[in-house]
Amino acid sequence: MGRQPCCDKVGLKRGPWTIEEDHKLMNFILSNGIQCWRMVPKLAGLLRCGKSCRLRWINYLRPDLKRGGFTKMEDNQIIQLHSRLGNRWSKIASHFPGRTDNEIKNHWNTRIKKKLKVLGVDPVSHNPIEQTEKDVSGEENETAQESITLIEQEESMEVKSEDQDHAKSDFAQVKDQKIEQDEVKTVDETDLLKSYEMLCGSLDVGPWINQETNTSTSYSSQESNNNLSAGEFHSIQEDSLSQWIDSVDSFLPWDSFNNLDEDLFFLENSQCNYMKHSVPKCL
DNA sequence: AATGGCCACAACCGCCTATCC
DNA sequence: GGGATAGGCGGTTGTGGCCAT
Repeated sequence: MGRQPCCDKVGLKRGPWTIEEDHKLMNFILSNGIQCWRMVPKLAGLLRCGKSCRLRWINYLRPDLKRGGFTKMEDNQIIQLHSRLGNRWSKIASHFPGRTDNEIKNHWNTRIKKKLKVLGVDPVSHNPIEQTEKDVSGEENETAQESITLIEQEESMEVKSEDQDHAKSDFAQVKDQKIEQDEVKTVDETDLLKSYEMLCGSLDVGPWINQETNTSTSYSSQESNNNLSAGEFHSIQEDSLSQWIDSVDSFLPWDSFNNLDEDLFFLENSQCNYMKHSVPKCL
């Protein structure tokens, strides 16, 4: 006999969450905290299962989520951690405050994995594909470092480094060939991008919350709620969000947004969704 | 303008583990 | 000790947006 389902699925809503549902869930959690996920949808007036509410909160509604693209430094760190930990996404995510395991997993599957393949690196073993095919054993740490070195080398190519006469390892030569094949294009950093990077740096709400609660770098809604009364938690959330909005507002390249009305709507109605809907498409 | 393919990501599914009784 | 349950986790899928034709 298999496991019992987490909830009675009859009459439950599935699929994408609406703004109204987000509001209900967010308001409930900010007001009451999380005691038992199974009870959350009933008490919050949602036709969702507890598991779905939990995922929605963790992956999307948490105020300390860091929105926006991954930096190359983050990419490198993910590669290094993946070489050590494998597909243990939650462990990897614990090194990135404000990032979720789902987000990192998606980023790995859609971007980093492909990037490594293009560069001739096996994303599973972190060995060069040629070596992997020959079943080269061991040296995991070295291969991880090689993956990161590749990314760093790609960065240096993107700024058209003139220092390409240095002696290269076979591995680096393989990578150079791949890059030539794929015609990696130079990316000029625009003022907008710089603004965006500054913005990303200002987005980490976690410390504002953590400094009020504890010094843990790995955020857990349950931990936070266990340490605070609902009122205290709500108050801190509001203060953090207020600081965050002020901070973001001063950096935003407003002219570049696609639909200002829509962005402002999201800002007003679902502050935590702000970055998702407001980041300019050119980024 | 229509459409089909591709891509990114949110959400779901099912298994595993920890905890409770 | 063992069954039931909730939470956590990783794999997979569905869907919407973008882009080329």
